[in-house]
Amino acid sequence: MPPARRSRTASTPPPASGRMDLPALHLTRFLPYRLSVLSNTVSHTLAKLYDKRFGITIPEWRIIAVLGGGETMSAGEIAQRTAMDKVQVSRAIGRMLDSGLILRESGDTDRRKALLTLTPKALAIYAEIVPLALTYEAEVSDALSIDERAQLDTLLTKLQARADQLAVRPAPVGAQADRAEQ
Amino acid sequence: MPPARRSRTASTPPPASGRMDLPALHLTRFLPYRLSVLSNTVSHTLAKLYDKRFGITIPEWRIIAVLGGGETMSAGEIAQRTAMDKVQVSRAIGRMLDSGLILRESGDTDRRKALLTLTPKALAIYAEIVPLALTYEAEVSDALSIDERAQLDTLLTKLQARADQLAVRPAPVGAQADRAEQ
DNA sequence: CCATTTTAGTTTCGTTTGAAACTGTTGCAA
DNA sequence: TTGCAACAGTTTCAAACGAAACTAAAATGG
Repeated sequence: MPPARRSRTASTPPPASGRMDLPALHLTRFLPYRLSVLSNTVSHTLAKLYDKRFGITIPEWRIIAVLGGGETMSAGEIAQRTAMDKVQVSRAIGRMLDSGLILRESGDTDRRKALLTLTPKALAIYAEIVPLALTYEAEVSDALSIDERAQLDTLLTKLQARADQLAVRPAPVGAQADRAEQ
Repeated sequence: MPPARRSRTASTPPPASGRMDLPALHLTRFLPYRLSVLSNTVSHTLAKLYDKRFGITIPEWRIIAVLGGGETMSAGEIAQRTAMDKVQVSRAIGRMLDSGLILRESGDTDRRKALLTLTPKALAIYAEIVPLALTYEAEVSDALSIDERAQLDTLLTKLQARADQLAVRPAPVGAQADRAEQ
């Protein structure tokens, strides 16, 4: 592991006077911070949109997104496909059962796995929400040229792979599976 | 396992004629989702590191990061610099007061503003945590070539600017301020 | 001046979260 | 079989969150 010295570039305010000079750290140049702020900005905007328009949360949206084709799958499978953990999925499903968005029937071969399907009501939401989501995505992407969008794709893929390697936990559920098959 | 879904290639909303054949949405290609997963992976890893090593949270880390030079500033200023909202800052400061990481003295010219400074204990943490944080960042960035890192910088800046424009709320506190002055 | 508005920061309230414990089911092995 | 580990999903509990209400101190302005 390299010492991670950091080049002190233009925008760096002078370090406090008497102190030993440490490697500089400016949040606004710190990748994890930047990712977090960007992701929060985007997610927050989308969350408001989803909530206002359809009364659903992001986890619920993700579930709708993966079941939107009308397929049936178990909670565990949903967890993999959405990169959410099973608790989060379980709770979202609970809410969706309450609001009549999802249908649960216990599997006959394995009664631990419940088969989950969207109701027509949820499918209707899916039909409306997908264009909305894609429109928002397009509006954000419009900040980039075509080339840049391709770059972004590459960069995000590489970064995610590396972040997964470095992650303490087993690996954001379905790391390879997810990205390999789609 | 799941029935393969008819997939359309791009993020371009094709004409949804009739009922079938909606624009396809695959989470794993959906930018907001990808950003969220990446950011969560990274943040989660860092959060564990910070907690295990120093017993602090990400909000506390951010405060330490901006006060680490030994400067003194008000809670509001911290909020701007860290892109956190005042509630989050207030709470983090509360915890840091309890754990002896921060010093609060009421300003003499304006008694609403409290002047906040890191204690030596926190400065010691700062000195240790910065190299750690930068090392982690470097490890992630190592997934990219030098060129790609420059690209990433550009892309993130453009995306953040656009996301801010599209955001419903006033704008992630200090959007310009933050990025303009540093 | 006093009344009003704005600003700084805190508190409250209801929700959401994550980790760990728990329930029920299946698979495996002696 | 029975006994136990592994698995699917849920619940619990304490911490953390966001929005809005609140307190206190300055600024405004009539």
